[in-house]
Amino acid sequence: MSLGTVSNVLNKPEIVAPKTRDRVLQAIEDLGFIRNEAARQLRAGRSRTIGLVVLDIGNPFFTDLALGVELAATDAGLSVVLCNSGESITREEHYLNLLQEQRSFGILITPVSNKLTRIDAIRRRGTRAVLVDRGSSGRRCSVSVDDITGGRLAAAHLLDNGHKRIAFVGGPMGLSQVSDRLDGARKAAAEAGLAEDRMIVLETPALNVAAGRHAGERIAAISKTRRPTAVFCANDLLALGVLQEMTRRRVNVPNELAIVGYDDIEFAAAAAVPLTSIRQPSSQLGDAATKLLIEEVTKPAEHTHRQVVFEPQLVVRDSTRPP
Amino acid sequence: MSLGTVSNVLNKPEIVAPKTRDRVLQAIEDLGFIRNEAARQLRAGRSRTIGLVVLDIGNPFFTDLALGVELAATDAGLSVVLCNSGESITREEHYLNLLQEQRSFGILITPVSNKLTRIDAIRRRGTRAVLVDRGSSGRRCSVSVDDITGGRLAAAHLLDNGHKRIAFVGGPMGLSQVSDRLDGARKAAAEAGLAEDRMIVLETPALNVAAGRHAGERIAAISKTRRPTAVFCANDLLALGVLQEMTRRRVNVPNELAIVGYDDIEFAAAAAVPLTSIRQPSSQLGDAATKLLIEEVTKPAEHTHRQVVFEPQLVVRDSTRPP
DNA sequence: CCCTCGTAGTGAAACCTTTCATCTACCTCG
DNA sequence: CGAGGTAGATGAAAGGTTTCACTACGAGGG
Repeated sequence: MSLGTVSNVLNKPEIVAPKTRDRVLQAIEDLGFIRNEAARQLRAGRSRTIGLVVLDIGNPFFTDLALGVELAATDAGLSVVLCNSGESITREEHYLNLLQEQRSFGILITPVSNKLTRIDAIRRRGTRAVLVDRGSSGRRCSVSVDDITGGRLAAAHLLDNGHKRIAFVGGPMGLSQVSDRLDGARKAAAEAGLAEDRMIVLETPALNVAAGRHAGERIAAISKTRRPTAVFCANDLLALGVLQEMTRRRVNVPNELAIVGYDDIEFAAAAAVPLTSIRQPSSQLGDAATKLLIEEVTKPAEHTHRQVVFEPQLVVRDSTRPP
Repeated sequence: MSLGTVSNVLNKPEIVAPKTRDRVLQAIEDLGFIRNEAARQLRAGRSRTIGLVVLDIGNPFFTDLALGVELAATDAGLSVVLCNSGESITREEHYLNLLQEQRSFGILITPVSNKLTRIDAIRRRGTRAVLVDRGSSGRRCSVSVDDITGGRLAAAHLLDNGHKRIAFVGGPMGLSQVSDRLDGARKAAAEAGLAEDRMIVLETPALNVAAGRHAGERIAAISKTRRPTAVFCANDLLALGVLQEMTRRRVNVPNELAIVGYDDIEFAAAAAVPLTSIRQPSSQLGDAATKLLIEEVTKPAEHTHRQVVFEPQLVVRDSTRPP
């Protein structure tokens, strides 16, 4: 029995005679043989695993996104390694090295930094990469949601409700998601004839609940006459943090402070005061990015870089609803 | 320049002369050499990646656990593949095959089924596995939280508050976490002299928010005189679902229905009515399991199977607090 | 001055799969 | 009955790393 035949049984069963095939399958069963993926990879020069690098695995937005990626990958016979950069450049770097050493099928990444030189270098070395939740110029593929529109929707909603002093909570500003959402909000303010400096910006070190609570403290510390009447948070985790802090201090939401979040995670609707938020098609984002990556890797000839942009959607709930 | 020397520079730099070492490192830099992990694995017979198989990556309990695993793994120079079985035996099976083909360093798994034959078979074939969030007999390593005590704590708390009609919401019963928590609750009821059949059991198909909402509908459908005055949910996602449904139907929590969750996820405290819950040391669970696995794999001689059990802790919040 | 020892580096084998050119045996048709 | 054709099986090479037995060389001791 030749090794080549065994390989054919496993990979192209149709070219081997049925009775030989059965004999081989029987032997595999009897011996408890399990093929060695490392050797396959070595031979193929590329693995069957997609690397997905996200900013924060504790953020349900990214787990939803990962779900979409996983589904699309499994459909194509690929698997997914989930890497959590935790918004740290060092950790992102670490994972990118790892994925290169593993000769990943390709990389889906929400980059920590604005500088994409590192990613371009990787692409030049042969590992394909698609940006997720982050736009790009024509030199790469990307799948994102229009964050400027999202920011504008959020701020316009608050302005429509008569708010004049609006705060933006988010950071670090190096994340384009954050700066784009702020830009959108500023645009809405300008369109409504509001002076630029009327928008207070509270920059946070991260996009999580703890940072939100801290921002909440800072807002509460502002004297009541100058305190903003509404905040727009760069994501729902921040918004939940701000909300928690307001509840603790008995600041009424939405009467004393209206809150808009971003992402519309499942828990936004279940919050102490159900959160108004900007919905993003998170799992579709993952699905589209995965398909783009697979196309780029498997059909490099006919592939042209594309920038898919989804539209965000305002979901109004009690946190901004005037009584 | 021999290949063996290059290998030594990368793996045991101290045994190669400094000037040769620098020459090699320079060449690596110039050529943009990236070592091939597949070849290393093939040679080593084992990969440097731990497989972590969880029930539901959308459940923050498991992302916290994964965080603990990732930290401990990174410390030991290992990486983690996160696999989401989604409580499906088929998908669990699929991932277990994948991890075996990849000759994983080892597997950390919260199994879907009570039957551990599959996992024992894998262990016999040489891939080590540690059970997470799930106890075990002495034949394997496991790291878990005492779910019987947890269930008892939850139910005892409700009984202390004077509740006589208590419902348990959770499922599928095949998950030992669910059945153990129910057993604990029943013990508490028995200790309080409550008849067995006074505990209504609503079995759910999964442990997520949607299943919780559905269970909420079923509870609300019970006539007010016979309706339970309190529910104990097998996890926080279910509890949030029940709570959402009650809010929608204007059933007051905790006055008309008290709710206890389980896991104490971050969002439990931020819920419409902050949830009483049973706290588990989720990331410690991951950390301990990873260390146990590493010991089992790297020091098989001196390793003896251990069953680490953590203690759960009751956290009281408004969802059970009498006004 | 020669022998021994130790350090630094070498080269080949092994890990397991896939691929492809080659070969065999059998069947068909003239 | 023989030539040609084909389906099916074979064997060797390649892929990159690590390991280990081995060599070469220089220094120090007798």
